[in-house]
Amino acid sequence: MRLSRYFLPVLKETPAEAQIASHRLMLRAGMIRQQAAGIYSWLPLGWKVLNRIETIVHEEQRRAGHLPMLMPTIQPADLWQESGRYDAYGPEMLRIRDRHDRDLLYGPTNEEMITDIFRTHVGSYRQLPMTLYHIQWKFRDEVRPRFGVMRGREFLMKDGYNFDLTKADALHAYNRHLVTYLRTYERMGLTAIPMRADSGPIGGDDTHEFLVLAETGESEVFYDADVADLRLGDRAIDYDDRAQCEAIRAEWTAPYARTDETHDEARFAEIPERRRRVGRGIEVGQIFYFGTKYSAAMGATVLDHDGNRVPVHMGSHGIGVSRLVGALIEAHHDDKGIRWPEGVTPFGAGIVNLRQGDAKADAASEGLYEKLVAAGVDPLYDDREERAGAKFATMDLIGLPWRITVGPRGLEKGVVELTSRATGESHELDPEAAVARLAEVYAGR
RNA sequence: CGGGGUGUGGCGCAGCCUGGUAGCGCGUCGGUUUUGGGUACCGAAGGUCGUCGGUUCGAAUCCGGCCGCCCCGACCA
Repeated sequence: MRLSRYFLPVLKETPAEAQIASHRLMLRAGMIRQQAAGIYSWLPLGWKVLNRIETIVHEEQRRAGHLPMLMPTIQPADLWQESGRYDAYGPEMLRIRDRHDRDLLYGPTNEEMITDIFRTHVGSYRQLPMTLYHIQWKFRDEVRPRFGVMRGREFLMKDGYNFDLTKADALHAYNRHLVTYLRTYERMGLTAIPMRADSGPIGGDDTHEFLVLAETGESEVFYDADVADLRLGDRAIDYDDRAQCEAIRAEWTAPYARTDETHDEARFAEIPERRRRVGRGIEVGQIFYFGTKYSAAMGATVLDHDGNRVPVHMGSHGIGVSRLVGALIEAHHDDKGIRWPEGVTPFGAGIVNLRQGDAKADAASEGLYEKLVAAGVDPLYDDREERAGAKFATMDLIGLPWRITVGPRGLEKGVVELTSRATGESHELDPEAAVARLAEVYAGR
């Protein structure tokens, strides 16, 4: 993308309403625009990041055999009356009425609807196990939206639902989801720790929340330092291997890690003092096993081996996709701006032409741009006739992981400068080597 | 929902107390400057002062209602 053709309304001054770093930076980098309390437009740069996150979530879900689909944002009220949650959910649910006076609602979640779909089309244990998911906008009419997209009223969420014949099968689905979530966050450059949680209004027995450590997090967290060091890395995972999924769950849940809701001071005290950590975290996902709560209430049953009609065991699993954009920035920024991890960056690299209008510099920059596009790096080329300082400041603000600086001084020596946003380190390379380096970084993306 | 703020060009703010031609900085547009970390200069466009009503010869300014937004708390992905 050429910056001269892009829509990137960056702000030099910080809008007054933004209190935390991610909100300020998203507004300043021209990623979002607030339309009402807790409701945002996603401008091209913000949309691109959101899309990257969505793509990673899809890839990791499908890798585990989970089936993508899409349910509507607007739901009929009668499904919720059937489950009993129409009254229970309270004023957080946005209720609407259509021209025929039919009661509708903007979905805050989809358990009822997915259960309805399942019960009308699935009747045999032979079709199990099954996990369906979608990534769709939700609305919860929060009393006090805040922190930009981290606590909006409208938000994008991945929610998935597993249907299993037995509790043991459903617990495998639970473990499998835990593994997919660990991989998903790790690919985004985040350390997200699973913590035992309260089940809240969704209800259920087994549940973990995933928290990204950040000073601005809404929850107080208590954990064993060891858990923050765990990595899946590139280990091969067979999602149908129950023992492997269970072992990974055990590996991540053995060290103590809890939020203030479930914190147990006595158990915490058993951890050696040098490994005890108290901090704050942002919740970016949650997994639940809730048994037959909805299937029994809504008649989602299958025939088992013996011909008995039994309610299916279910779980639901969510990732806050739009919230992750904020959480990522909270975890990765400095005083100049955002520092995107390579996995989620909106553009792979920036090209700064220090002498736009100069024939040699333009030709070199254009050449680099074409080659990086061809190599799949998806560069952003700053081809504006602007001051160098302004160009660098823009690049620092929007936080692309790599920057190539092209200027007359370097070109006399036949080199350009490749700079890492994360470390600030620069290297002079010939242009071909810079392209090769970045092509390697983004290979397979 | 309780408490505290705030609303003036796209953004950040002053003006309000003490009523009398709506201002500053940034950004934007047109020039000059050719710049190696947000240069400088000249010129220009852009505002029903949140909204409705009241007081007044006259309201951004005083009074009242309503609405929006922000912060703290309770609540929540």
